[in-house]
Amino acid sequence: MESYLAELNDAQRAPVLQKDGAMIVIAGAGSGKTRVLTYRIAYLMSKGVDAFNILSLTFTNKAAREMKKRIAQIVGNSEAKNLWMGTFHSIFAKMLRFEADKLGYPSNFTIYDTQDSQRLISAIIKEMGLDKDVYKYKQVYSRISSYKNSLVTVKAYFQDPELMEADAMSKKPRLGEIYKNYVDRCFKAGAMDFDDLLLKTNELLNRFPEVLQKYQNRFKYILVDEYQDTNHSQYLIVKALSDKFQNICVVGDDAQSIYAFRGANINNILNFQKDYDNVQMYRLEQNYRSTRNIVEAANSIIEKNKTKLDKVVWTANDEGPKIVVNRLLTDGEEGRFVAGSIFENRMEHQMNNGDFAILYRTNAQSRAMEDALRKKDIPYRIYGGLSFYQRKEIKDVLSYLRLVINPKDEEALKRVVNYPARGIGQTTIDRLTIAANHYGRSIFEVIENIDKIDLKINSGTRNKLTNFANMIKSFQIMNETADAFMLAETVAKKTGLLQELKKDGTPEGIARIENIEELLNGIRDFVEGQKELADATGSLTEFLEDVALATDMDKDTGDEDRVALMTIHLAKGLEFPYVYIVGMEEDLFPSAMSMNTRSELEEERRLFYVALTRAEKKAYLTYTQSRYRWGKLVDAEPSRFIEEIDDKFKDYMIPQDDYKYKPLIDTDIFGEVDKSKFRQTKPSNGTPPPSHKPTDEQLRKLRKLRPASSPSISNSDPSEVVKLQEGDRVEHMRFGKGTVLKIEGIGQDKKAEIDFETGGIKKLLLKFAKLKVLD
DNA sequence: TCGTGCCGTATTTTT
DNA sequence: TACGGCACGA
Repeated sequence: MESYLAELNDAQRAPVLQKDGAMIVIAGAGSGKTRVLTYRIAYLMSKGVDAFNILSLTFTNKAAREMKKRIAQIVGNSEAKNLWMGTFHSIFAKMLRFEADKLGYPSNFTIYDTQDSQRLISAIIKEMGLDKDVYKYKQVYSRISSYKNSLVTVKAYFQDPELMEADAMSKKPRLGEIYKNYVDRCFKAGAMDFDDLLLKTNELLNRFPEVLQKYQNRFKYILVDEYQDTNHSQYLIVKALSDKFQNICVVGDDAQSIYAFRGANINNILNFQKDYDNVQMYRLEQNYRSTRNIVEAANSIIEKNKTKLDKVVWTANDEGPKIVVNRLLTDGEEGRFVAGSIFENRMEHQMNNGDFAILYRTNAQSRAMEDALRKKDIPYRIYGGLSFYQRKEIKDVLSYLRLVINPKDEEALKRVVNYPARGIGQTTIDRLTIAANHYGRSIFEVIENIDKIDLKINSGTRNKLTNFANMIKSFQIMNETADAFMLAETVAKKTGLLQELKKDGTPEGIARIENIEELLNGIRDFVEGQKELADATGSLTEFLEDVALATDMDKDTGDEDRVALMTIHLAKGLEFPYVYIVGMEEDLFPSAMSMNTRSELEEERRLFYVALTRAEKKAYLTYTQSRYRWGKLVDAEPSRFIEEIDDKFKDYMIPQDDYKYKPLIDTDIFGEVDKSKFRQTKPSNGTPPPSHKPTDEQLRKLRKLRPASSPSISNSDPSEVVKLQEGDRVEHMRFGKGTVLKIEGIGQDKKAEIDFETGGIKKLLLKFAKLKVLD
């Protein structure tokens, strides 16, 4: 039974064996903290603690599922079932449903996602007649969100002159009113946004001592993973719940705190020892995941941060290969390099696709990677970005379902009341909204009573509205007997949604139908799966909650073997043998928006630390010299983070001494040319290949092709053919308005044709040359 | 009321 | 580039 303890090292075993009291585990990257958490729970249960009395907060629902599975293997399925394990949001959503009436909410309240919230805020700004260029809905949303996460309620806001002053200073004196209206509207719609799930939990525990006691007594043992990423609101919840027994175990790594932008407070972990009595601190410093090179390189980076706890991560693993740094011309070439490298590594080392990850700072960067992988027929999966449940057609179906559960749900109603089109236009919606605000009711209630209210809505439209309401009501009746799958299927058909897409006929329309079918299958699986769980009934409400709080990471993909593409944020907690960190450029990573203060820059650095420590065997860093941003090709500079890695841990594929040369050739137009002939890679003995300056003759030839005086040679003119020798490097500077092109030597005996066509290279110049191999 | 098409602007990261 | 908002015409 306790043989699992043998699987732990001494440092790991200590926190597992401390049954009671407050403790903090500082766990370096790859040091086995999940294992500690898992075994700690198993150990508690083996010592007679009821699963019912354990609350375990994880960062993703997937992590919770996996941990639960592992625990079930140790203590048995029936025991593990009763564990409360999940994200803050999902655990407390569950609690709030149970206690909703105390807060005046229906137990089947809707959870507004970011899009719902932003649409509502947008509508409110419009209704209030405010200038949308001053009150940008996204800014307003994030402002309100940060208020909520700091427990600044509307009331607290209006009592705090400093906050009001700050908003007035930023030319938004009416932000408080928007906040108030937003909160009122959410309440009237029976909806909570993401932040409400935490805020209202705090409210519940503060206002109702008997509720607090109930849950304090229930959760005798509390464990929190990724504690460095908790925000103030979450901090207070944990504090309140653990106050009575103080059996609290938090695990985290200050070096991996990367969510300050959404309110995470690194001080929660730095100050934990002050918050509880007799706090035991444990450190997990041995890294089992990565090679020594990677671990030490990561250390050399994080050293540059000032705000951190003392900790030395080390490993007994092999040294491993150095980190490969490569510079590419454009993001397109970057993609091709990564795809090619994955292909080679896969062959050479007998790896699977799933052993590779491509990590980037922003979601927009995924496109170039996708294109390259697709061309090479390498299967991949993108995590994050627009999730499945946020797609339009899916949200449409879900909106109908949301209305069935909670007809007051304003955002769902506005979304589908006229989709598919039933002749209910914006004017009608506006009038309904005004009436709803006036009577303090939901729009649905106004529609139900449309004949009793004097609205300037003609009888034809009134009929359409009544029909719509009746349709929703018929679904509600059906929901009493049918399961979620049957209902969803009926909704998709009866509302005309499917038909609308079918008549569309375009490939996109067909893809949308398939998506809806996938959703229906998902609902069916859910209904069947839920029957096995102890604390679930398979109801539509539960499904919608799952969906609202599901992240892309949670969706299991089956067992397909695919390269993973994701942002670094999403990669936290994961590991891969081969990791490619792309877009290592100033202004992109570190992001231009995060370089204003030291703490922002330090968070970017921690982000890089997280990225690098995902790698087990080998890491690649790539950057480009020019990248498409805002639809234009702009200059890029290598990220300072590359430089911050000690030289002895990295290998440049391209000589750094001639960085001023900017080869501008997009390699894919070379067709079948042997790449090794012109893409110079660093030889293994470490000597950089000699660089070649262009000869005058070569320069002359190039200039002749496109004299400075005529910057617009059309691509219908094949121009001339230039002969180049292997190793040739031709540079052509300052024609037109700026640096133009440089050709690195291409293969022996190959002729190249210079083919001018539009495109943008460098910010100064919009025409550039592409090379084509002729024979 | 609805559909189309153009223009202007936006891009950090997510529960 | 890519999407959303807006104006215009049917």
